[in-house]
Amino acid sequence: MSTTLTYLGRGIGHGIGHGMGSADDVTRPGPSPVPASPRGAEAARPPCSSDDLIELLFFAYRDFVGDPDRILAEYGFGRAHHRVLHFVDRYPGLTIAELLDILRITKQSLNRVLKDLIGQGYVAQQPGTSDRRQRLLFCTGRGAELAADLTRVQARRLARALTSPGDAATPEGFLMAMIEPDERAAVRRLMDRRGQGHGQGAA
Amino acid sequence: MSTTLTYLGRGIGHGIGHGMGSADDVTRPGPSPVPASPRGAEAARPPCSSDDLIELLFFAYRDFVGDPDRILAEYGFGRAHHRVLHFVDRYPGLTIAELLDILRITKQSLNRVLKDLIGQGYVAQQPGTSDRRQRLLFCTGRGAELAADLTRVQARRLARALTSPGDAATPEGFLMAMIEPDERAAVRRLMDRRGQGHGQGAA
DNA sequence: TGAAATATGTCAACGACACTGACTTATCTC
DNA sequence: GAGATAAGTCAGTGTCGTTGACATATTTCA
Repeated sequence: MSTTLTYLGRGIGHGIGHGMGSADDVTRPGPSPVPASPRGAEAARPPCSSDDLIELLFFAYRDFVGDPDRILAEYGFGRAHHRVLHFVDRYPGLTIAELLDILRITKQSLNRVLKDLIGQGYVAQQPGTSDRRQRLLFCTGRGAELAADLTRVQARRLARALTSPGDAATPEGFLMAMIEPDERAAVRRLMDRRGQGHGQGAA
Repeated sequence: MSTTLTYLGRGIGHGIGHGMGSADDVTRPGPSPVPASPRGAEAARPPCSSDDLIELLFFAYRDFVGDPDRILAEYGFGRAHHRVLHFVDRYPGLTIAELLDILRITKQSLNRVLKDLIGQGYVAQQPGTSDRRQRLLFCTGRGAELAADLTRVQARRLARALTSPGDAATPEGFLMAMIEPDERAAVRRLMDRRGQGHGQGAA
């Protein structure tokens, strides 16, 4: 999700393996219907497929991370800073190694953002007590404040989606409720287009 | 999530506005308990807070996009290619403008990956019928195949999580089930650390 | 005690994927 | 024919991930 199925760049090789078919047939194999509705949840209206959920997850996640993004931008921070701040705030005394294990990034990447957060007084370090090689991480008051702000907007969206009327019980209802209200109509319009002759409508 | 709260880089200003407190107090304000368990879902065991869900969403999303990442790497593609391929596959005849609106990226960014996909025969273009300025996008057979492969792994994880025994009914149960099985224990161990004196344990 | 392992930090280079700004080319609309 | 619109492109930049190599404390162990 623009976030888009989100993405976070990944190391990527460079082999175009698996190529096997010709390349000019502009057709759709028609298969891939993927066993629709995995569970017995096909009670109500539209039988929501796994495919639909994947897509809704894309849109929901996009808006979910969009909230904090706006706040972070005011501070000159990015998502990487958010992640670090979040975990340090929630688990005070976290070591570098633990943080690396949680985030699954290299220490070079971590250090870049951690340096910003420490340099600007959002995070503080403290040598480990039993092992002085370690650097235990803590949020300063200012850091905890920012972390709380970021958590607040995400928790709000989550809470609204969980308490939304009616269909919050189904996965698709929950995900739709996570999407920014103004954009739900557009998403519904898009998804309704499935199967029908390509309507190539509006913009 | 490596993938992280996912990821997508964002344009960022550069003002450190809002600074207001001193910066050396290594304390935690203790507040931010955020109204735990929003809904009446506090039936069973641990009263899962919004904060916990935010964190679980991080881990779940990380693993959710990790599956396709591995496949994409074999083709020399990244997440940006995945997103384009996914939407073109699902909505054949999509125009550039529509795709830009869905992905929320600039046309320069879109063009970079679209050029790869078209050049390697995964996507084909076709001038619009009513408006020949448009370029309608379609997957080739090869493109549809790759899209199906990518959807398959994500749908599988989703289906497993939705049909997982017991707690798949609660949001936290569902999210935990979305996490790679091997890593659930580590996540539980981490989250159990909340509140308790910082255990700074293992790695 | 001294060698090896561990925890952290850092320099340098690079890749993926966003962004802005400016400009071109078709094509459609009025 | 003028102006708007759909798309493509060149050039530069920024965030955040990567690899590889190396430096520095500190702990552990033979």
